[in-house]
Amino acid sequence: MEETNPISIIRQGCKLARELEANLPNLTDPHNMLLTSCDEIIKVFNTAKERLYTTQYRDPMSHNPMNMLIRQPQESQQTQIEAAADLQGWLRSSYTQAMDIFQLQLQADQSRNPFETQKLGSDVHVAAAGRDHAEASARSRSIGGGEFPVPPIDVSDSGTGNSSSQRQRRRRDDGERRTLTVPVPRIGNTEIPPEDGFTWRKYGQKEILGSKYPRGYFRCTHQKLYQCPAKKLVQRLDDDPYMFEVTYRGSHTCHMSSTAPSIPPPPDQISHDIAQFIASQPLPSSSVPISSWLSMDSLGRGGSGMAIGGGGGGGGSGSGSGAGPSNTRSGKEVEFPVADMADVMFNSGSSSSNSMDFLFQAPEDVKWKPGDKQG
DNA sequence: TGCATTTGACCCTG
DNA sequence: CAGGGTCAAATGCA
Repeated sequence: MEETNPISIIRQGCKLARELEANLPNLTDPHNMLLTSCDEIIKVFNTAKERLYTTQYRDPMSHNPMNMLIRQPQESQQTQIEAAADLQGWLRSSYTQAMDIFQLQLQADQSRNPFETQKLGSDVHVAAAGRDHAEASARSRSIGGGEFPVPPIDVSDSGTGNSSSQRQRRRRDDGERRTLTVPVPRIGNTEIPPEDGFTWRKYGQKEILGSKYPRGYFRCTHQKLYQCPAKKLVQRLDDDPYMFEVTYRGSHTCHMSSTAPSIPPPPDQISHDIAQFIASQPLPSSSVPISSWLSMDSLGRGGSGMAIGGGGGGGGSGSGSGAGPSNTRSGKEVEFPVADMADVMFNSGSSSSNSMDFLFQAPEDVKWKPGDKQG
């Protein structure tokens, strides 16, 4: 009765995710439904994760489920592709769901007292300002779980905009922070914090008491230009180095500013790159079976070459960021499409590109609405 | 040259 | 006062 094959479990999770996705438009009670469904999905994938840890798959490379899929010699290539497609489908669903939940939160937050903290479930937590994050981080571990950056009311933050004779360092209480935990690539450059479609500039790093890993401080790249107050804190979890806890503070106003470019910087930057890529490639639309994607040679090249965030000298300055051609796979014969896919998905190794976004972002799916206030 | 990261010091808050 | 958050000079890269 109990399924022990991780792949089968993952498939089951994918199935659940797809069901949820299919039901999304019909939800009468979105929050409860989403909570329940997400919990289920999370459970299934946690089970799969445990299986992966406790079976022969447990080798460094197998931390990456895609690698696990690839490295099963007994599985036919077709089976691998199917499994990868399932996984990819689920991940895409997760991303979509996350965005949907985020939207629901936005709506709820706006219709209620905007200051009211909202909880979405056991995996979700709001770390009130000043609250101990370590505690929160220990609780939240799932891909789908966690919170999403909801624009607080304070758009006036920035602390740097005010004129003053003295250095102003208002550690202003944002009222709330939105924290979520996200997985990091288990191969490649795991030092790079997960991308979220926005462009961030690191402005600090600090050792945090009681934490093994330092906390990185990022602010929106457009802070100066558009006084965008968005910030995020990225910290690796003590008990799971493959998970990052990302705390968002402030909301992105860079795409709302009247002086801001008509094209919203973050997501559209991605979209722009995607659009360009799509325009130059016979990239299938979202209606094309994902398994077909997997066999597409072009995938790898588009994914790894895109520079979204960090950009410039950044990228860890020598961290071997893959934003350049160095990471492209030009000339490489794609012998194993799944491997290629995995490589793109988990081994972007770039501080400035979001391969996952690229892979999963179907324009109609991504509903990232940072700082959406106009409703 | 411009932009990003690094890093030590400073400042704020509990 | 301790610890977290931010600043800004130094440095590196394209």
